[in-house]
Order: sequence, then structure tokens, then C-alpha cells
Amino acid sequence: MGELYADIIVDISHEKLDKTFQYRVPERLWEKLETGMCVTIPFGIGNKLIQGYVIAIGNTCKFDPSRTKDIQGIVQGGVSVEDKMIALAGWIRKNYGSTMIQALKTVLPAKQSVKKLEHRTLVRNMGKEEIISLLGESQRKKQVAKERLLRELAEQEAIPYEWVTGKLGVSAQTVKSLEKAGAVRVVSSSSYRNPVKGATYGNQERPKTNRLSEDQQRIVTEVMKDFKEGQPDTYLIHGITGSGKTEVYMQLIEEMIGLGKQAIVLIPEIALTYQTLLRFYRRFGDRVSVMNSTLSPGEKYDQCERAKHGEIDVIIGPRSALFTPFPNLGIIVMDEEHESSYKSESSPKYHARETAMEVARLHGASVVLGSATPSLEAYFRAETGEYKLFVLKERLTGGTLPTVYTVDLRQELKEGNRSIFSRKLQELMEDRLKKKEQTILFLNRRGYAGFISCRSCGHVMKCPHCDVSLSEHKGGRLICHYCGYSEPKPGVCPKCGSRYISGFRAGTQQIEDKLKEMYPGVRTLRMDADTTRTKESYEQILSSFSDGEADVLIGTQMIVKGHDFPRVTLVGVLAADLSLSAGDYRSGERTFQLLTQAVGRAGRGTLPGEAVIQTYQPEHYAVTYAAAQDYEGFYKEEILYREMMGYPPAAHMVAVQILAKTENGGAKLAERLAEQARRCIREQEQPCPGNYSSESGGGFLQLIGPAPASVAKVNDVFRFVFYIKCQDYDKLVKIKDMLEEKTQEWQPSGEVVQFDFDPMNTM
DNA sequence: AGCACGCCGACT
DNA sequence: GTCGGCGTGCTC
Repeated sequence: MGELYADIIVDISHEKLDKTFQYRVPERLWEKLETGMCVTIPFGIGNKLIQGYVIAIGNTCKFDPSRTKDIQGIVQGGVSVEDKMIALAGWIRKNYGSTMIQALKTVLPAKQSVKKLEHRTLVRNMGKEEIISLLGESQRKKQVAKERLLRELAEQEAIPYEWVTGKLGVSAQTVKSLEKAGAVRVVSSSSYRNPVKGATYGNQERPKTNRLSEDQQRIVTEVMKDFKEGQPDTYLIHGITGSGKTEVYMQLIEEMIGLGKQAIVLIPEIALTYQTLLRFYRRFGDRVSVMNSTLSPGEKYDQCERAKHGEIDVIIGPRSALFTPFPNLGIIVMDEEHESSYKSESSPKYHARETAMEVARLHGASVVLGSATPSLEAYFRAETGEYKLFVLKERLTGGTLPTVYTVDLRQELKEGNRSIFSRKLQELMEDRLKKKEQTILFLNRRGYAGFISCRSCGHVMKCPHCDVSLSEHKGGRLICHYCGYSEPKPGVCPKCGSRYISGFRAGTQQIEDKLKEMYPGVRTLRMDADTTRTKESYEQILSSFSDGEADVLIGTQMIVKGHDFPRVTLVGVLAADLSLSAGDYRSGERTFQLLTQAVGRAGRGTLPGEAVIQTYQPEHYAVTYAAAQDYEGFYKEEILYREMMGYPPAAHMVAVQILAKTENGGAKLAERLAEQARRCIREQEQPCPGNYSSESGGGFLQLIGPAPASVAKVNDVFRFVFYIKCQDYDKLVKIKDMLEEKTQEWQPSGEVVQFDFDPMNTM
């Protein structure tokens, strides 16, 4: 065997050193060394021993081999926050597939670009007279640099460090000699700005500590008991909206703070509103901070520094807040755990839920997940005992569950109503307009992209191999984006023979027009991706509707999340099943969640609410269970389907995505990688004769594809994808490792390979 | 960031 | 000549 080399980043934070250095791995470490490890290395002239982190291991030496040094040793059991973050980056890289650099970049936010913002200041340590006498001395000695610095120092008592080394052009050793002479001191100041402005809470708004209900208290007691016994765990709170999950979170956080611990609160980006923040501010004051995407890199860096130095106890933010470097993390709270925004869209495609558990493991912290409609993953793990499950059934705020009517749109068509509004919905809307109560119309537009259904019988064109809907492509062919199967578009419905078979398209605009035509003078507000470019306009629309400035709010997904509208007593779901045909295995789950949330918007105040669900598939279990507000019923049925089809969480799958500059190159690489994977699978399936290694059961592998992705081209980048399914996550990781290696070996030009484990949105 | 090297003026 | 300050460039 040849030699082994490791790429290492050194643990000195300076721009100039923010690159990798290659070291030889001594033979005694060949077996032990792994990416992400902290090692000691001789550095610089004089071979000063410093720490570094292994970013990659390989057998090629890109540097003059005679000048590469050996790694001295592995640093055992890192304790600093940085060590944990590096270890986390290593874990992410291993489990989700990406380069170490990418993983590090997601974990350590904006390291080099903002280092300057940490203001070190030079402070005068003597009287003015002494400085002037020193100044005269250096003038005589023609010590130019010292003179410049002293002159400045005579004027001002303190000078920012960058000015010294920057504008004044004085090097570090000059400063040092002055420091040694006792003329100056170097003080690291920390003037961080709190990104939430105007969150001052006067005395008039006392932090109110609501008394917890018995159920709520039980959760707090148990979580804290486990924690204090050194057995922190993962918990799932299944609680309907208004059952007081937030109160539980706050109480837990308060008790953690009492133990000298810190807390991370994860919230989906869209739900991170001012109101949410204010609740935490009222309770915890300025020891709370936010992380969000609108923060500048500098501000983000400030937040990290504040966290590291123990200036804050609680951070609230979207999935990236997970990487806040708290020295003593006690708890991670993840609200609305089922939200798909917890899965990263860009490589490494980590899921915040799983990553939170790893962060918690590294810190010895607890994880609390909460949702009104838990993800199948979370509930599955709660059922298997991996998570501890708590249920909050009561609505503390009072208010009853709305009455739900399900309308069969096929029946409406048959009886001559071709409007987008069913007769039941029209009747109820008129009633609300008369009573001056508010209505929400929810257009479920998710996944409308090109699927074909029958307006007469509701039949959806599906792939015979994958149980996902086919989508229409130019040229009148229907294609499955899982396996590449295709068939011609039928002229009539294959089930009932109706001519009304087509794609469905309707926008909020058409609905608004129709509404104004039917009810002249109706005041409407429209909210979708088109009308809400910015976050401000989003909040503005919601608050003006809340203030009663409109009778009807029409919108897509975004209107069903969070936000209480006490005066809304009617919710209409137009075409509930649109998301059922989104063409991937999560569509049932997503539909159930959306419908449950939408229905839950009605009757949040004192007035009772009603909801109308219009659908072509009234018998579909996602619709019926949502109408009945029966989560467990839905779960039981859905998990059966996942088990049958081998989809997560019953099994695991990885999507291997190929992004390419040319269609041909992408297709070729996809096929080549898939072939490698197939070979690897065959080897795993047929162990050598005589080898009785008992591979744990249920671990058989299955490859689907490759095929062009459902959005086959984005910005002139062609996208291909294939899937590998397996019960055993580790086997998928192994195949990923192999494919990563092959990709590196082939050095594709113009093609990128990404991995997505248990994907949320299939490509 | 730290360290050595090399340049330059000043002083024994 | 040598000493010491000061800028520059490198560190696998």
C-alpha cells in the first residue's frame, strides 16, 4: 500500500489560514483516523503543535511530498463547542452525503467574512504625558510605526484594532512591544446588536406565567426528570392547535435555564412572525435572540458569539438555528415538527429532526417535538418507542371543533353545477356575508404540476409500477418521474369513458373574479406566492384580514399555517384532492395535514365554525380522516401503505440526483452510477457461498430509475434522478459512500451528484 | 495568527 | 560591522 494523506484545516481563525493543509497519516493511525476528527499537527517553522480538523482523507499528495509532515496524534474527546460543531459536520457529511467543506459551511455560519466584526480595541494604559514622552523617544529613535501609533494614542484613549493594522499600517509586533512596555492594553469588546428592534417590553406587560394544566405539567415533569437523571430523551407532543404546546415549551426552557442550560427553539420559517417572538420576549426578556434568513452575515456571527459567550439563553429560528454554538445546551424544541421546511433543500440535505437528535446527543440535551399533525416519521418512532409520546387533547382556549361537510364534486358536476363553488359552500358563504362573519377559501394547489384526472369520476392516471400519478409532458405523453415509465395520454377516461379528462388549473385570481361576480361588493384579500413577494406583505395581509378589513381571504398553503382569526367561522377547501395527486408517496400525508390545518382555522373564537371540503375523491382516507379530525385513524392507514410499498418511515430511500450541463452527459452519468449501484446491490444480495454472515433481516435493496426529474430542467441545468430503497439506512449510506467515491474517481466535468435521504419532495 | 527573513538606519 | 525596528511572506 502507498501512503495516506489527510486534508486538514488548522484551528487558527484567520482568513489567510482558511484553507486546507495536507499532512501524511502515519501508519499507526490508518485504521483510526476519520473525517471530522480533531488532530494535533506540527505547524509552521518550529513545528509548533496546534490543533486541526480532518476534512478529507485520500492517497494522493497534491503538495511537495518531501515537505509534508506527519499528523502527530488524534485529540480524544473534544469538549469545546467548536469540536462538537466539527463532529456534527462530520456526522452530517456521513449521513446525508456532501463534501466536508459543504457540511462545515452549513454548521459554522460565515466564519471568515465577518471575523473582523469582533472588535478588539487598543486602550491606552498610561497618562497622556507619559505617552507624549514615549512619543518623543520613538521620534528620536526614528521608530516610525511606533511613532504613528503613539501619536494616535495621544489623541484618543482607545483605537479599534483594525485601524491599527489597517489604516495606520502598524504590525502586530509593534503593538506587542508597546504592550510589553505597559503603554497599552488590548481589549476585546463585544458590542453585539440585538436583531429584534423595538421589542421592549415595558412594565405594563408583565411576563405572564400561565398555570399549566395537569396534562401539560405531566410532560414538563417527565422531561425534566429524565434530564436530571442523566437520561435525556426525545419526546413527541401530539397536541391539537390551541392545546397549549407553547406553554409547555416555555416552562421546559425556563427550568432548563434554571439549571444553567440553554435552549434552541426551531420554528418553520413561515411561522416565525413577530407575534411568536414577542411571546418569548415577554417571558425571557433580552436573553432571547432570533436567527433568521434576513439577518446579515455579520449579525448572524454576532448571534453565534453571544451564544458562545453565554450572553443569551434561548435562540429562536428556522432549521439553521440548530447550529447555534451554545456551551451548555439543555433542550431543543421543534415546533410544527411535520413541516417540510425542516428538510434542507440544498446539499447537504439534512433533516433538522434527525440532526437535532445528533446535536442533542453531542450535548446531552433533550429534544421535544410538537405537532398537531405529526409526521409519519415522528409518530412511527413514537410507536416503536424511540420517542416518548405525549398527547394533549383539550383545547385550552375553549372553542369547539368545526362541523365539516365533504362535498363530492363529481356529484355536483352530474347535477349540473359546473362552478368552482359547490352549492353547500355557496349557501354557507352567503350566510356568512349576511352575518358579517369571515370566510377563508383555501386553494390546495400543491403539486398541480401536470397531473391528469377525470372530472367525471375522479380517476387519476397513475404509474402501474410506482403508485404515483403520471404527469403530462409535451407531445401528449404521460411520464412517471420515479421509474421513467411512460404511456400516451388517453382521449377518454379509462375508468368511466368520460371525455372530461384533463389537467386541473385554477388560480386564486380566477376564484377572486368569480367571487366578485357572484357577490358584488364583497371585500376580498388574496394571498399566494404571487401577491406576497416579501415577508412584510405576508404579515400585512394577515393582519388586515384579522382586523376585519375583508370578508373573504383567498389563498394557498400559506394561509393555513399558524395565525388565529377569531372571526372566521367558515373555511372552504376547493379541490382538496389536488395535493393527493402530487406524484409522490407523501401526498396523502401532506393532504391530510393541509386539510386538518385548514379545517382547524374555522371556529377559533367563541363562534362555532363550519368547514366545507370539496373533492373528487371523497372516499380517500386522507379526506375522510381529515374531515373527522382523526389523526390516529389516518396514521394507521397511511403507515400500512408505506409498509406495503417500502416507503419511509417503514423503510428508507435515497434519491441520487444528477445535475448536468448537457442532457446527454447527465443521462450517461445517471446510467453509469445506477449501474454501479445495481452491481453493489447484487453483491449485497448474494453473499459469497459458504459465508453465513447473518445479515439482519429485511435489508433487501431495490433500485428504481434512472429517469429525468419531474422538473427536468432548471436554469439550463438538466436533472436526472434514481432511487434506492432499503429497510436498513446504513446500507444506503454504504452505497452512497461507494457512489461518492466513484464520482470522485471519474471527475465528471459539468455534472454534480447530490444525495437526498428520505426525500420530502421527490424530484 | 505567529514566526523568520531581509532590509534599512543608528550606534559601539 | 552589528543591533534592533519594521515590512513581507509563508505556514502542508
